[in-house]
Amino acid sequence: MTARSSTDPARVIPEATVARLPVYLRALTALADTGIRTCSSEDLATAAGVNSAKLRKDLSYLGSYGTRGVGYDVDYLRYQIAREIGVTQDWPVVIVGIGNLGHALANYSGFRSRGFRVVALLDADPSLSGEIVAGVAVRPFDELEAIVHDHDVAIGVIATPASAAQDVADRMVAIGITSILNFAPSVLSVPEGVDVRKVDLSIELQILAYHEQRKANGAEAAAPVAPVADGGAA
Amino acid sequence: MTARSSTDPARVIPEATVARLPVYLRALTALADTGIRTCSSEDLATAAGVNSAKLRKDLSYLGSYGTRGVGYDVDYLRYQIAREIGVTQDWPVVIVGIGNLGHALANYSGFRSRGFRVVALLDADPSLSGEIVAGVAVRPFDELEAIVHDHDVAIGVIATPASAAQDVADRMVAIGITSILNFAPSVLSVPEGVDVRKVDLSIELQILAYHEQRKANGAEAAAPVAPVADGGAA
DNA sequence: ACCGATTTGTTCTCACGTTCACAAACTCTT
DNA sequence: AAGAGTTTGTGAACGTGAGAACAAATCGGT
Ligand SMILES: NC(=O)c1ccc[n+]([C@@H]2O[C@H](COP(=O)([O-])OP(=O)(O)OC[C@H]3O[C@@H](n4cnc5c(N)ncnc54)[C@H](O)[C@@H]3O)[C@@H](O)[C@H]2O)c1
Ligand SMILES: NC(=O)c1ccc[n+]([C@@H]2O[C@H](COP(=O)([O-])OP(=O)(O)OC[C@H]3O[C@@H](n4cnc5c(N)ncnc54)[C@H](O)[C@@H]3O)[C@@H](O)[C@H]2O)c1
Repeated sequence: MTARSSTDPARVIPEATVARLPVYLRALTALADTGIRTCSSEDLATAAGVNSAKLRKDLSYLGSYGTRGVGYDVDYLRYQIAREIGVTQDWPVVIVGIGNLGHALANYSGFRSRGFRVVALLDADPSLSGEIVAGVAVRPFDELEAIVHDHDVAIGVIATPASAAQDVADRMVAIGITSILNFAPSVLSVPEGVDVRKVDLSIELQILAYHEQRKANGAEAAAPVAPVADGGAA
Repeated sequence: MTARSSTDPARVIPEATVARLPVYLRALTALADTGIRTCSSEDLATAAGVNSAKLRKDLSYLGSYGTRGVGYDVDYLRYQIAREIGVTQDWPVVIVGIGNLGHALANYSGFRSRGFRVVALLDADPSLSGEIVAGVAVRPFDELEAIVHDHDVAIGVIATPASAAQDVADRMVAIGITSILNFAPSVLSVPEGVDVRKVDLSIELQILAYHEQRKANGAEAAAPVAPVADGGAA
């Protein structure tokens, strides 16, 4: 057993594993909610929609938290994963751009219950200032710096149009935000040490469309031909 | 040059490449909008935020659409990628679950400009029926079958609570939908031949939190300890 | 206290994805 | 028309990830 201690800072968890840990956490929570106290890697893998060997390997990066012949204690493993991810306490988050999507995000209760707390909603449009969304007031974008410093915010969410996204990101980085979740369809450029993840609905749909077309072309030859569709920075 | 014809059905494009083609398409559209007619792999790679060798290899799976010593014709390449993805014509899409998120999605104009047309909004809540969102009326969930058949819909979007997601997916599959974009935080089980992609805000934030914690622990030892946060099927 | 059943943790192998590096192919200038 | 300069397309090396398989460890029954 190489099993590094979970407090060993040299231990490195593969990125693919990191991306699955939240899925396991959610699956464990679902199991716990149905009263299940113990589960095998097979059970958990099924609930999480992955292969059980992959699950066991993923968990082995965290340490040795199971019992051979028995399985995993649901609550214990849940706590270990939550600690590993860093959601045993809440992370303060700011959302910038309170339009269609920003409103939905602000109203999303799953935020709070999964380790995040929306401390501020910011928008450049003065006519939105003062509006209360889900108990939080919309404030002018200028106040970003004060808010970030007051609440020690490390994570920012961008829900502005693509044209404003880079500017907003630059401001966030200048102020000290080091993790950004970007919903705008634009490539952000940020300095070393700042993490950016993007959520892009159109890309997801286009990936589905590609496979859909392939399924269709299994029978028929090729798709009809027409003008190129891509609305740019819409 | 192995360069299979783009109509060769045996040609297979790696999944990782498929996921990047929409990014290239978007970058090309942005370049075209600024009046650029030709670009090198270096230019396009920068605009798309990837390595130029990776870009060239990705494009080589589609065929040989560049000119050595010159680069790529922006409009021509854009068309070829759009054709490959299958967005030279619009795909009809239905959205199920017109709550916070469903409203935002329905109002999202980027849908239409990137190859998708929302043909129906469906919700189980009768009090929503008849409401017009972005020019489309919300209809009862029962009408799914008729709509899917009338418009030959292959792609469905799920924006219901997690507790309803599997049921909705089952209904979609039964009716003939073969691609699903799922915004609910739940693992969907679907038969062979049906593609599911998920968009999960909480997972993205938790991945950011993991890295954020690691950055912080570079200086300090370990994070404080508190109750586990994960609100289940919220 | 032992034995068979069970399930984890890990090793090994293969597949996939990324990046480097360069020959081939093209343009432009003289 | 030839040579210098560019840039593509791709072979090869490398790294990461997935999954099969199994030894080690634990449990329950006798
Ligand atoms: N609505 C969706 O479902 C959806 C889906 C996928 C992606 N997106 C993307 O998310 C982003 C937001 O979409 P939306 O539909 O909410 O747009 P929206 O136009 O409704 O809202 C954008 C908001 O950002 C604010 N804003 C603009 N510039 C700003 C700046 N510099 N600083 C601060 N705030 C600024 C605007 O005042 C507005 O309130 C867009 O980039 C869009 O492409 C939206
Ligand atoms: N709001 C967000 O920003 C956000 C972000 C990430 C994920 N999500 C997820 O997206 C989903 C929707 O979120 P929301 O905030 O819009 O929730 P919501 O409660 O506002 O809306 C859900 C809608 O689904 C409808 N619905 C319920 N059961 C249905 C059924 N069986 N068939 C058809 N319609 C049904 C409800 O009537 C309601 O209108 C949730 O699973 C949520 O976890 C939301």
